Amino acid sequence: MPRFSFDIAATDGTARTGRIAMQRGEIRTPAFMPVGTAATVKAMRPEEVRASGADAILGNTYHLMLRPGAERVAKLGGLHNFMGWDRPILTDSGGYQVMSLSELTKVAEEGVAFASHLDGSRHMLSPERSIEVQRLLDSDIVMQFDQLVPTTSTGVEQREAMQRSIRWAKRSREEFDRGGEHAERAAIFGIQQGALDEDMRQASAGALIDIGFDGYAVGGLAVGEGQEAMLGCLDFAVDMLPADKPRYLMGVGKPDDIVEAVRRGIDMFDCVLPTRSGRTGQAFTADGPINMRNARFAEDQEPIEPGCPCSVCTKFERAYVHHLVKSGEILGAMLMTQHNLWFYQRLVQGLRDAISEQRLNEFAREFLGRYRRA
RNA sequence: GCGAUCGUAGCUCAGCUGGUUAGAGCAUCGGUUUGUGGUACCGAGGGUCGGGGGUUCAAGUCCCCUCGAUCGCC
Repeated sequence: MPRFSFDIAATDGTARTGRIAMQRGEIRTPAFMPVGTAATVKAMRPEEVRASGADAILGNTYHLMLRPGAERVAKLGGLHNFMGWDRPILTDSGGYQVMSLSELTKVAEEGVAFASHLDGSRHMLSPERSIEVQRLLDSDIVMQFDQLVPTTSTGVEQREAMQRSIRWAKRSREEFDRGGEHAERAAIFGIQQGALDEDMRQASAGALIDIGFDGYAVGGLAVGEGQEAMLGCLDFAVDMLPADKPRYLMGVGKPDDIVEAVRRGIDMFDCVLPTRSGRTGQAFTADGPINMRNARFAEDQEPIEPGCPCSVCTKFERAYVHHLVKSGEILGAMLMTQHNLWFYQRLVQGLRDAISEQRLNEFAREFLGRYRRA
């Protein structure tokens, strides 16, 4: 088995479909990776995640290093063994969480000192430590440690964070290469930063390519800038990344974001929306998202999404799911999450098929027309 | 039957010695959530202050009657 390979089977415009082959399995692209932050795709058993069509999931350096601890996971045989998922796992480096979750962060060239959101305990995350944690987890796709800044930051702050992310990318790559056996079976991705600025995106991409990575992520988007701005950025940012490597848009997104990003050449996605929304009452359907808490579903005997082949829609009615969600029942979160994961996987399968058959534009027009009509 | 305490939003209650348009939490109705804190946040509707009478410039608040609840005592 190869350590890591990416084969493009077909293209349609700037969109591509293909597969990433790794020792723990292959990832069909465009791919959607459900988020399993704390060694669990919340409310789902691993076999249910797999049954939805997911080829890989995302795990999280920040959360797992705080609890249960990376060394403990390593002692227990690695993250795959620990959580019962034997296919590829991509691990986020913690750069995003340090910005979004922890308090009292102090960013220096060495790394980031922060206080845990769980108990306030003090920790340090550097490129070296982030990669080490990901190695202890036995991650398949390791992400470089990067620095994000809020959308409200100034151009100077954005540039400094982008340049620091480049230096951290180099250190991440070097630490990864020191990983011995792990480096021989895992892959590492760099992360392009630069906010919405074309020159900064170019500088970031160029530097990452010089360092050399197995895949390249577009980072720092979907953080409040709005869809129009994000797509405008992708219009120039994606093409700066090597065409023969996977391109991963981090943290995105809504179904229509994914369709638009695939059209612009993105191959991989992760997002909390299908799982988090599942827990908070929002269900995705071809006719747009619906809030299952709404009173209009109280006696609705249709499935969540008419025509959906998932095991939730073939068995349960909206009225029942509405009741479960409103009652805060655990099963409500489970059923909603399962449906949403199926919806996302059916979407990327539809995109893969459409690209293979050179009809992506029709697919996109049809999907978006129906999805956004709501 | 007598005495005490209490009746304010669907529920639990706050409204100091009378003083703008009677509030809160929960519930209800709706919205937001993009490299996850089973969350959090935003907005809306909802009241003859148990009922009646009186005092006063002004009553949820004071007085009288009445209805109801809870507790205690014959």
